[in-house]
Amino acid sequence: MQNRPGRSPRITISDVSTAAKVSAATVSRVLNGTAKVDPQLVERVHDAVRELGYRPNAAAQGLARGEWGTIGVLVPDLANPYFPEVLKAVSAVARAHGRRMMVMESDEDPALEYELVEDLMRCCDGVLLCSPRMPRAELVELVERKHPMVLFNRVVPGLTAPSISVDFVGGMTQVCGHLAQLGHRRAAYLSGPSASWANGERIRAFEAARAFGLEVTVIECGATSQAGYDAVAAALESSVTAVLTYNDLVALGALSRLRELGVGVPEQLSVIGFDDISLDRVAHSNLTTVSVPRDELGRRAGEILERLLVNEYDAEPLYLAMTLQVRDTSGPPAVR
Amino acid sequence: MQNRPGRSPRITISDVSTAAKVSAATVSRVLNGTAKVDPQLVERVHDAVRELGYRPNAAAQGLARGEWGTIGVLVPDLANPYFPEVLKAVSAVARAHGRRMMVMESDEDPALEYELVEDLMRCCDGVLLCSPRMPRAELVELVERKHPMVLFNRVVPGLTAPSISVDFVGGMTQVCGHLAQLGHRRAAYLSGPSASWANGERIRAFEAARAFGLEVTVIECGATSQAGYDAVAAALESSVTAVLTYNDLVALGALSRLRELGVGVPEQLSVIGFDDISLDRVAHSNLTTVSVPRDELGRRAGEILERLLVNEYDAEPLYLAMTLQVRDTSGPPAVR
DNA sequence: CTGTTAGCGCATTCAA
DNA sequence: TTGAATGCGCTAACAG
Repeated sequence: MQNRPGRSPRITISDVSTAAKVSAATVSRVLNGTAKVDPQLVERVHDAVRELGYRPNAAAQGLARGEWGTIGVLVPDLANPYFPEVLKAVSAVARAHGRRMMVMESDEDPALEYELVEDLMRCCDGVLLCSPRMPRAELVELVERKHPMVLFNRVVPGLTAPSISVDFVGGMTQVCGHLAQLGHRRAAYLSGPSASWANGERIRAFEAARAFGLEVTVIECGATSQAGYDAVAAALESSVTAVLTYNDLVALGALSRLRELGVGVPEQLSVIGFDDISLDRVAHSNLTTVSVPRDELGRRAGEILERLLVNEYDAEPLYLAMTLQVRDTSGPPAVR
Repeated sequence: MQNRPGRSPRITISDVSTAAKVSAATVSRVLNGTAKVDPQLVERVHDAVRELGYRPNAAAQGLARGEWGTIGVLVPDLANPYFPEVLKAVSAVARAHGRRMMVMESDEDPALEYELVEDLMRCCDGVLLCSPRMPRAELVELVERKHPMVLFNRVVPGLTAPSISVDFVGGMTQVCGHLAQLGHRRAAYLSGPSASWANGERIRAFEAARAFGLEVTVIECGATSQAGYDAVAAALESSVTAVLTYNDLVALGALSRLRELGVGVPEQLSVIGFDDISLDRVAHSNLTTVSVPRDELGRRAGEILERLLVNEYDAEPLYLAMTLQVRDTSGPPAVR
């Protein structure tokens, strides 16, 4: 940014203005289209800009305009195949509004998460926060900073920040309904991180399921395919005819283990995923699962944030519906 | 950033200085540890900061210091499982140097890529560029901006920017050696995008392989598992005993197809991946492959960039070695 | 050790 | 329409 040995000197707006023989104000006006400028001057400015290779300094612009031209997104884990598609959509919305998207990753670390959000608030017009585990109190603190922020993939009641999420309860309810209709009576759920809001939502669906005659036992597991692989043993012990999972990764892990054990899917055991990540295509597992409209999620989240940035507040939490994808890993229960 | 209806007024350093009854300079010194300050004042400042909830404005800091405190990373596709691990490492290095990492994605679009790099240069101290396809000429243009930048995952001879990459030639050579030692004579290579530098590097290894008695036929394929799935047919036609791939994704796709076709791996056909992405663990395929030291790649890349930022220029391109991972999908050729 | 002063580069008043 | 002046919030150089 400043001159340093070995680096070309910073060209500023005043370099351009001298070269074009106009005032800096005019250069600014030409570049931003803020006001009408004599075509002749416009051309002179453009020429100068091109020849000097001038690029406006974003910090100076930000300071002067009081806007960054940037939105920030914080996700817990970039390696989670759930996010890229969402991020792509957010980015597209941001670009459409002349903003760039900056993404940071908290590495599933709540402390770091807090710090990074603060950081993002210092250098973005608004932030999109995906924070499954941050304690409510901290979330409240953050929201009270009154910095434009939207919560994403989590709904915290009573928070004065818009939120958009997925109807996980509905999704899992569909899964249960599917199984019940196939005739299943007992299933096991390979649970995700217990502190995770999203996991709690999934579990909430099991109450209703009971009313329809499906009993679901919760088994501690985790969020990775390895966890799913390992949890198969416990699931088999419980004499169930179907296994529900926290996400597709877990399901894929379980599937691998079942294949090794020679347990037929879905003849002997139905396995159902959650999220419908495209990894599934890689593994060619044809997993029955429920899908999240990730693209829409990102798009809507971006739009809510943009609206917030022009002071239109979406008070109502938005829940997107999931869609059941019946494929090859679910079927009628084994006859015993 | 500026006052807007519904948002709390921006608290500035001067708010703090009045509250603490010191000068703004002192506040700055306390916050940045730039100079010794009377402990009493230090405390007053800290109190004021806490009570007001003051956060320094990053744009103003950037402008005043001539530094952003941010490094930018551009990757072609966040959905590529290759990157997250690299990004994590880069981020860690950046944090260790008091900088935050900002990542952008070009969506494999060369035009967008160029634009985004320019964007990053406007708001980052330095940029890490992973750009497999950008034409050399544009790369040169970008580099000539004299903005600190390091090329990553690609080496362009004669470019005055440091670069770090992986010894793809060496990696593929190891693969070929492994096969040759097993007794293979003819193999097929499922090629990645032909414009990709990394793909060219892999192919370069086949010349040496010929000297060792292994003939490799290149088959157009792509970079996705679907491409691998589809390319199996062509590979089988060519009467080879082994299939090499552009990356693990392709190999996983091929594996799925081979399983469907009932072709025994490795009894009838050996399949070897490239990159050793962890997805492989998800699919539990136990793929023989060569691994990229992704963590080291990110770390070294970050360090080179940091060094560049303090004007230490690494002229020599750095190549990291790959490691052969012999697992279950490679074996002696089928006896015919 | 501390306060005062002067920019950083730009957008935006206000006059002309 | 255009230019000159002002300020965004902060750090750094300079005095004291």
